Amino acid sequence: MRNSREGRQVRVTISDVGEAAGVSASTVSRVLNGTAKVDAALAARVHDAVRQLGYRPNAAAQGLARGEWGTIGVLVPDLANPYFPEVLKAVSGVARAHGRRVMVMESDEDPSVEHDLVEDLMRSCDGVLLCSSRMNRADLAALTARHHPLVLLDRIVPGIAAPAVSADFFGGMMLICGHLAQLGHRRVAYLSGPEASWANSERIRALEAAKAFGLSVTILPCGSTSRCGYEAAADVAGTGATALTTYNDLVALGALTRMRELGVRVPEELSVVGFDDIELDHVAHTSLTTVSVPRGRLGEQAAEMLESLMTVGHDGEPVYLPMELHVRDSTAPPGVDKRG
Amino acid sequence: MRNSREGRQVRVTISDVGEAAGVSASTVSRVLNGTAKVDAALAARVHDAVRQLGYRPNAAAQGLARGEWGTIGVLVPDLANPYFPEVLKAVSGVARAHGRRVMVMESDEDPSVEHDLVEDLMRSCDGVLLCSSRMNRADLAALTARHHPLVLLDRIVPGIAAPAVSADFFGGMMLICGHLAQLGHRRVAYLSGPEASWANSERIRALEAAKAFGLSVTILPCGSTSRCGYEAAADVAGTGATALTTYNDLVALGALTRMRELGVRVPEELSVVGFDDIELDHVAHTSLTTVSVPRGRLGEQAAEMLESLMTVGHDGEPVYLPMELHVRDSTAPPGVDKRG
DNA sequence: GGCTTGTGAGAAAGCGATTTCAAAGCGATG
DNA sequence: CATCGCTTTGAAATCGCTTTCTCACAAGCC
Repeated sequence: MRNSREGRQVRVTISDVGEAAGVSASTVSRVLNGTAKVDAALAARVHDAVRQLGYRPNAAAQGLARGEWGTIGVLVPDLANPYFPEVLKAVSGVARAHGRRVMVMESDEDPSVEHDLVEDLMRSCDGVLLCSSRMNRADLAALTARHHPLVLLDRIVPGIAAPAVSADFFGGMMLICGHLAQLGHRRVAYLSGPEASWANSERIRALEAAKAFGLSVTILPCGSTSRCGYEAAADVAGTGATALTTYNDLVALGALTRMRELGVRVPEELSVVGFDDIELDHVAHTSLTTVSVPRGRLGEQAAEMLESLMTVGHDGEPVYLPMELHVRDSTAPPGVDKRG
Repeated sequence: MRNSREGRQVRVTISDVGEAAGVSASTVSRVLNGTAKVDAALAARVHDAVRQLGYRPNAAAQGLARGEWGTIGVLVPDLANPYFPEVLKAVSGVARAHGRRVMVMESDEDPSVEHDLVEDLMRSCDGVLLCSSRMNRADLAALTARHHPLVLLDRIVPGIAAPAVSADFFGGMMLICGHLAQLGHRRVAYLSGPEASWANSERIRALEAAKAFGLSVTILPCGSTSRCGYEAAADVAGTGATALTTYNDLVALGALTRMRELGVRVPEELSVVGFDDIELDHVAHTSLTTVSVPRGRLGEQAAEMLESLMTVGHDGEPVYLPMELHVRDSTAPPGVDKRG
C-alpha cells in the first residue's frame, strides 16, 4: 500500500535479502555491519542480493535494535542568521568523523517551538546541540534534567546540568568598549538584539560594566536584522551618542546605510561597531570595526563535547571562546575627521 | 549504561507507564494516541503516570510500528546561501500544518555527499524534498526509481519520475536580457555560477537564446558568493561588455564593490544585474536591478506536492513559477550618465 | 582415533511501540 | 432469567533489525 506503485510491493527486508542469498537474516546483518567473520562466498552472495533487490536497512528498526540512531540534532533559532552556517558545517564535519549524521531544525526564535523541537530531537537523536537557546532557565533546566545528551552553544546557564560552549560575548563587548573609550568616546548607544537572547544580555552586561571606562550607554530596542538596524538607527541621534554599538554586523550595516541617508558621516560624526564579523566585506559600504569568534572552532568544540557526552558520559565546565577585536574603517575619535 | 547517570536507569517504556498506572501497555497507547475510547478514570491515571515518569515515546519504536516517521527531510546544497532560509520556513509551515516535522541537511555542494544524504533521508523520513540538486541525471534517475516520495525543487529533469517545482530561471534571465537589450546594450558578460548547477545552465540557456535580441554574451567562470563576484569582476573589463549579468545577487554585489574600487562607475559605465532579489537592500551600496521569485510560494508548493505524493501518491507535471523583473539603480543605457 | 577447542551460521529473543484479536463486563431484550 | 450485542481492556502478534545463544562441523591434541 504505502511506498508502492502499481501494486508492486517495494518494502525489502533483511529476510528477503537472506532468502535471496540463501542465508539467514543474521548472516546478512553480519555481512552488512562487519560485526563477525563470514565466509567470503556467502558475503558475496549477500552483496549481490542487496544490490539486486535494492535493499536499504530500515532506519527505525536499526535504531530500535541498536538503541541508537547514529544522528545528532542541532537546533538553531534562525537559519537566516549568517552566524550559524559556519557553525553547522563544523558540527557536521565532526559528526561525520564520528560516523553520525546531522539533522538541523529551526525554532524561528520562538521559545515554545524550541522546547517542542528539542523534545522531538531527544526522541530521535543520540544527542542534541542547542544553539543560542531562547528558552527561560526553568524550561531549560527541565530539559537537561531528562538526562539525555545535550550541549548548549552560545548560552551559558549557571547550575544547569549540561556542558556548554560559548563565544565570550561579555569579553567581546568589553573589547569594543575599551576601544571606544580609548578613542575618547563618552556617550555610546547600543542597538539591542532579540529580547530572549542571552547573547544580547551578555553584551548589555558588558556595556554596563564599561561605566568603569567612563562610558555612559543608552540602550535602544532593535533586533537582529539589517532592516531592524536601518529602522532603529534614526533614534540614535536623540541620544547624543558619538559611537554606536550593535547586536551584530547586520544591524550595524543597516544602521550604516541609514546614517548615510541621513547625512551622518561615519566615522567622522559617528563611530559604528558591529559584532560577529560576518563575511560581508565585499558587499558592505564600509569595512566595519567589529569583534569575531572562530565560529568553526565553536561548532567543533560543541560537537566534540556532545560526542564525549554521548560516549563517555562526562561533562565538564562551560567553555568560553575569546573574541577578537578588528579595528577597521567605521570607528574614529569623536568629532575628528579620520582622513585628516 | 547509556543515557544513565549515577546508575539511575532512565529508559522509561510504555509498559513502565502501564504498570505505574495499573493498566496494560495497549491502553496507554490508546490514551496517548486517542485511537480508541478509554475510561476517563483510567486515562487520568495514565496521564498522571506519564507526567510522573517523564515518559516520552521512543521515536524508533513508533516509526517501526506505524511504518512512518512523521518527518520530511529537506536537503540543500548550502545553508549559507540566503536563498534557502525563506524556502525552508515555508516548507516547515506546510509540514507542521500536516503534523510533520522537518529535518534539514546540507550537502555542501558535493554531488556524492548529496547522494548519500538523500539515501539517508529516504531511510528515515516519509518524504524528501531535494533542493537545487547538483547530482547528474543518472544518479537522480536511480534515486527516483526507488519509489520513495521525492520532490525536486529548483531542478527540472525531463523524464524523471518525480514531481518538481522550480523558479523559471530561463524566463527570469530572458527578462533581464530583454531589459538590457531595450536599454541599448549589445555586449553582455555573465559571471557563471556553480558548474553542476542546473539553475546556472538555465540562465546560460537564456543568455544564448537572447542572441535573438542582438545580445552577444561572454561567460566568465565565477561561483555563488560575493567573494567570487569580487574576484571575477576584474575579468569583465577585458570583454568589452557594457552590462554584467550574474548568477545571483551576492555575486553582483561583490562585483559592484570591485567595480567601485576599480573606478568603474555603475550604472554609467557598466550596468550590473543580480538574480534572486535577496534581502540585502539595507546593506548594499547600490540598489540592484534583479529578478525575483516568491521563495515562500516555491517552498509551499513543493511541500504540498510532497505531502500529496506521500498520501495520495499522485504526481503531476513540473511547475515553473514565473520570475519578476525589478529595475533599480544599477542598470542604465550604455555610455550614458543616468543622473544626466 | 577419541575428545577438546574453535569457528562460522542459524534460530530465537529482544528493542518499544501499535494494532489485531479474544475475552470479559454490562445493559438491554425476549 | 438467560442470552445477545456492544464496549472496554488485556494478551499477543507484528514491525525490521541486532545480538545473543546454540549447534554443527572441522581441526588440533594426546
